[in-house]
Amino acid sequence: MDERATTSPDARPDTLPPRYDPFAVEDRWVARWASEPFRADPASGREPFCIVIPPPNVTGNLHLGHAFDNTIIDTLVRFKRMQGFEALFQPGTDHAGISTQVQVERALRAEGTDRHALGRDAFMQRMWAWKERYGGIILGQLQRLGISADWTRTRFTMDAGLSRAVRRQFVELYHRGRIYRGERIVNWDPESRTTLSDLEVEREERPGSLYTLSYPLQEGGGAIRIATVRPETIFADQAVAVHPEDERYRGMVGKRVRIPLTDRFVPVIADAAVERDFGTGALKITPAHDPTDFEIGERHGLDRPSVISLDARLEGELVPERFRGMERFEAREAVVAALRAAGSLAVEEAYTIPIGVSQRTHVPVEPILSLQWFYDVGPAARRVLQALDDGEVRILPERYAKVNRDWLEAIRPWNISRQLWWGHQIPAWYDDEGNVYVPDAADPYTDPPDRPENAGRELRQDPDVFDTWFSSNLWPFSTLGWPDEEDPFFRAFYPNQVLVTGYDILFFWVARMEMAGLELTDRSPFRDVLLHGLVLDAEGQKMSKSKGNGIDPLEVIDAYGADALRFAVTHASTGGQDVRWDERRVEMGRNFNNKLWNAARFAMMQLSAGPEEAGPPTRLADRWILSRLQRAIAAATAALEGYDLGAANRLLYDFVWSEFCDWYLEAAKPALQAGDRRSRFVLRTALEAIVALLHPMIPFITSELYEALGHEAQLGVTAWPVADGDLLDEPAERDFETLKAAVTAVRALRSDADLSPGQVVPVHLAGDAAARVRDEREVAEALARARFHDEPVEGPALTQVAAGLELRLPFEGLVDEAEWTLRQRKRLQKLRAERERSERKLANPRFTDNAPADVVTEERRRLAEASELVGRVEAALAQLGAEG
RNA sequence: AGGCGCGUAGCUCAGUGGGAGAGCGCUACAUUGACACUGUAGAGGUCGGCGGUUCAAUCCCGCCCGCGCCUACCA
Repeated sequence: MDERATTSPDARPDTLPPRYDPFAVEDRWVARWASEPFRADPASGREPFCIVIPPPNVTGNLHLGHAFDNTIIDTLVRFKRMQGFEALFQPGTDHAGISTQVQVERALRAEGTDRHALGRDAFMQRMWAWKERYGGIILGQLQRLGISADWTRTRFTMDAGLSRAVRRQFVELYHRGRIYRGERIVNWDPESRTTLSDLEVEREERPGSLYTLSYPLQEGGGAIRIATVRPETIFADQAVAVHPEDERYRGMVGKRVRIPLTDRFVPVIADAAVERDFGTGALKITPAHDPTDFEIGERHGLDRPSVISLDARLEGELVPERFRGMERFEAREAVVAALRAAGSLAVEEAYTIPIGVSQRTHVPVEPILSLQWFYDVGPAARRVLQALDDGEVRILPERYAKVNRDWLEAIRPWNISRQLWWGHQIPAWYDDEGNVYVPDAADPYTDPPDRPENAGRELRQDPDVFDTWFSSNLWPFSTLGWPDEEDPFFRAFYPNQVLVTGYDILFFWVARMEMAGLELTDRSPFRDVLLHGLVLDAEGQKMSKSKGNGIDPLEVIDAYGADALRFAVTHASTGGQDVRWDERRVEMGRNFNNKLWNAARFAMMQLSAGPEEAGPPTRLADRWILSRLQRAIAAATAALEGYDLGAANRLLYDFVWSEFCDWYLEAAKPALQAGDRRSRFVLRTALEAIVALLHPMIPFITSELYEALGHEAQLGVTAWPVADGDLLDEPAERDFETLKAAVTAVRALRSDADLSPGQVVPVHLAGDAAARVRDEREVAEALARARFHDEPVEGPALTQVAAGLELRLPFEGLVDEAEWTLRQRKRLQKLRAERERSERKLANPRFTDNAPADVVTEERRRLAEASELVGRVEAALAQLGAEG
């Protein structure tokens, strides 16, 4: 064996305070990781491991969602880096179109101006100034979480390179025919005055009324009744539709009816989209103000006049003058009143109206007919479905794969143009005749882009910008240099290995990245998608700005330290479940860090007392902890490789606190105090492994301790522990379990006898396993504060039993006999029940015939043990003259 | 309307086809050398309900009840 005497490390027991103070420690490492970031080298030849940050909004403030993403990502990245992967945590931010522009517009309004007064160029300068000022703040906040991003590679979705990527996407897909311009019903947000994609519209239910209106027939008298929740739109009606097989209206199809309050007549048409069972079974058709009506109108060649302005007011020749200019909801009241007065309102009933509201402004969205850019994502979606089938991409937890699939299968064209200024201006130009000019695929690399060739006509660029998600969908490759496919980072780190984010942006972001990656790079942008749950408040409500129930992670960090927060996040990160915020988890982390700190402090005191000697462990406690350590290493590694951070957290917590601190450190004290060099070596080995295993989850304290243990290199770049099968020691584990049982039994006796903790008590030790305890007499007696002897106790004694052990403490009148016998009787009851159950089970041939042999053997062992314990407890009670 | 998730100790949550666990809280005891952000010993659960499969169900299946979320063009 190599008798290497380790040089005494620079342990500083006097400088480590007994209570761990995370703040100074974390500040120091934050500064270090900012100035010397963990840089990834695409030329290292090591296996790559890359995760991109879900880019936070430039104006955003840190919230717990960010803390979740980034803690999970950083834990995985640090783990992989320690395992020897070339790990890249790619950071950056998102321009976040609407939300950022809204903030700056609000600031302008406070100055008494607006963007139109400023003009587009000046406004954009203001936007960029805002971005420069606030854009880095959130990344600085993330640095306090201790994430090991490569800060030299920070990207922004509106950087020149990433903007070129967006133009490349548009131009490429335009020329493939996937992107087109057309007039369709779109979601209009009258507040932010832009269109929205379907995903940006949230469904709500609001109390309202369902009105039954009477439309008189042009000839022959009579009327047809239709049901509507939007009577104010009747002026744009182009038809009344019924189901083609609806007997009630068979005779009416083809006739004309008059729209109430007007002199206009429209035809009754038949269309299968009409639901016979709803309302009257007849539907007014307003192609410009309802998506279904639009489709029916297309099928029947109807006109599509509009009567609602972009301000959501009634407008146009079709609207009777008295209603023109009225806001839509006021107009509804007024029109209903007029209809009632005209006798056209047949029924009004209370009705819950499903309504679409803007995700951003919460204002009801107005469906309007508008000329916009659309992306036909159907073919891309089918490629994603194929990639899912082929296993090219995995979505975890698996249940989300089905949700993702359902959404992709029912996907509809994506409206990608926005009437904003902050964003990527659409690289499409128009001449006076409305012809569209889009650059050739090779062109859009200049910045700003050159306008396309034209036949001497004046060209005007589309003033609109793209949906924010039309740039973030490129993030996994645009940050790595794409469209330059020769960029060494793109070559080395694309596709990414994992993507981590909350399930709430599965459709917004994940599915769209999948589509973009497959369409533009022919590959899934990542192998695994790891979705985590949302953070809920203590009442189980979703945290949101508007509800004001959010928790600021910086306040948590200020109170408990970032490691404590990271501990809480990893602890709670299991199976994609939502996480109800509970500060007690952070306290748990803080307490654990303190425990670790003090264990290390104790260890360093021991290590500073003298040299260590490498070699096989001889003492039971040393053999035991090394064996247990191998199991912990294997289990933690497996948990992290399976992305189960919660399991890794809990098993390491238990190992460190319940085994390393509670038993090993206590049991090792006699040897350490006797100056055993090999025990010192085991102590260092175990502590350093623990510090390494915990590092991905709690990097600050572990880095600090590793340095305090005398290491020059950063813990984050040292090797992940590997389990050594030769150190597994089952006899040591069995013997140590017996020792624990003996010690626990004596402690229970002491507690029953109400003895003072300092008092060393004589205990009679008997039973088959007693010899194992006697072999470790020194340790066992120290832990139990007892003196074991073999002479039987005369007279009454307190008795504790464990498998193979019986411990007896002379009664000496110290004990509350009644309470003790009560407790023993209770125990006896349980033991007898166990014995009986085992007997019954073993007497059942169906059990012994069908159950696996090892289960039956185990049951026999249990029966024997229960019988033994019943006998011993009965005897102990009998000795006191008490009956079972 | 469909889909998904959840229901385990007072609270917040792990967990497994073969005698239920953690943290906090609670009770009692302990305060000069690793740690009171601590230690030791305890108390405390018909694992939402009813059926089924199985030698065996908290775990698998079905139905029901309660809570939450997501999708959807019945005006």
